[in-house]
Amino acid sequence: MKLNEGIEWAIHCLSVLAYLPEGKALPAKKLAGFFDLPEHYLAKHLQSLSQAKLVKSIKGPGGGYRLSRPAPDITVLDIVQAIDGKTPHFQCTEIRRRGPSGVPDECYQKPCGIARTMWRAEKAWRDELARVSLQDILQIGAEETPQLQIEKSLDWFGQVIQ
Amino acid sequence: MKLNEGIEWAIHCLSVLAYLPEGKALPAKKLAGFFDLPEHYLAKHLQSLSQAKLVKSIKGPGGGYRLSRPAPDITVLDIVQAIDGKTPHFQCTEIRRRGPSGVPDECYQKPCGIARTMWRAEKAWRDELARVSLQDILQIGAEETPQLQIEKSLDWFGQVIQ
DNA sequence: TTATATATGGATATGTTATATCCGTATTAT
DNA sequence: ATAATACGGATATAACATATCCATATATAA
Repeated sequence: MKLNEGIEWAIHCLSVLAYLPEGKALPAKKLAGFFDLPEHYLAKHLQSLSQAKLVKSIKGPGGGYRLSRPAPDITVLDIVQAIDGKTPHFQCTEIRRRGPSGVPDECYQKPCGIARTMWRAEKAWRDELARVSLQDILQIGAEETPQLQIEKSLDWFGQVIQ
Repeated sequence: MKLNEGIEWAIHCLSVLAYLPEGKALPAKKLAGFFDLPEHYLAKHLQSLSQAKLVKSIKGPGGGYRLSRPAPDITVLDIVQAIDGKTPHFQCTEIRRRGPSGVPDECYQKPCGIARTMWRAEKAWRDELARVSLQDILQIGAEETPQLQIEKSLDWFGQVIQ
């Protein structure tokens, strides 16, 4: 199993949007340029983020995307679920009901214990992701991003935002 | 993202193998019949379980599979990783290094903070799965399986094991 | 010794999802 | 009006999951 690559893109992109000056927006094309990502496909993911209300989209010249709420109020889980959906990764196909030993559906009162076990682990995963905010991600970046990259990013911002 | 359906099959199949009398083995064909699963594809998964040393395979007539160690010593994580591998679900493609603000590789000292966050969540998931043994799964089954299904299963066992 | 039942590994086919692009339309700033 | 942008639908391609088949090795039993 592999997680959607768009998750990585989305978290990085939201991190960039977090540094936008008040009242500004960044179009998909510019964001794609910043990370050298395929523009149209990134646009799809940005639409998902928009539908999940993590970003606000603004049409027309000068438009683009900006965060719809402050970075401390966006969790990594929010971002992951916006891109990847909320469907559990483990899907119980109820094989316990199949074959010669299966019994009619109404005999089963609870979800299968195996499914419950898998879902409990997924909850632990989600809880861990919900514990980290976009602000936390920014903080880590501020501490660990190479100085040269910070300077280059500031340059880029200066040129892109008028 | 969806988890491999073989995980569900594998946990159920190992649960059945746990009830095998000492010295007996159950061939793939019989296991597939018990759950009405595609025989050849299940065989592939059983091979994975065999390579992971969760089951012992015995060739020839009267052969098949049996657990290679007692149910309390097999965790659900063991089973999941046997089927799905140990590669992390989140794969960092280092997009931080790309685009106009990227800097040379040697400037990055640690893995990206975003990847570390995702991996920490995966660890929470694995820890939760490692906490549950096959014995625990059997226990849940013993408590929750409908009585009629238990009887049918015993019938089936009686016919299949000579 | 022969026939049979089993696992194994490789090759291949098919189906589903992820990745990527393109286009027409709606919206909005200038 | 024009240009820049987001949006949704359609489509193409690539990767991966699902499924089958076959040839081979191995072990049992007659």
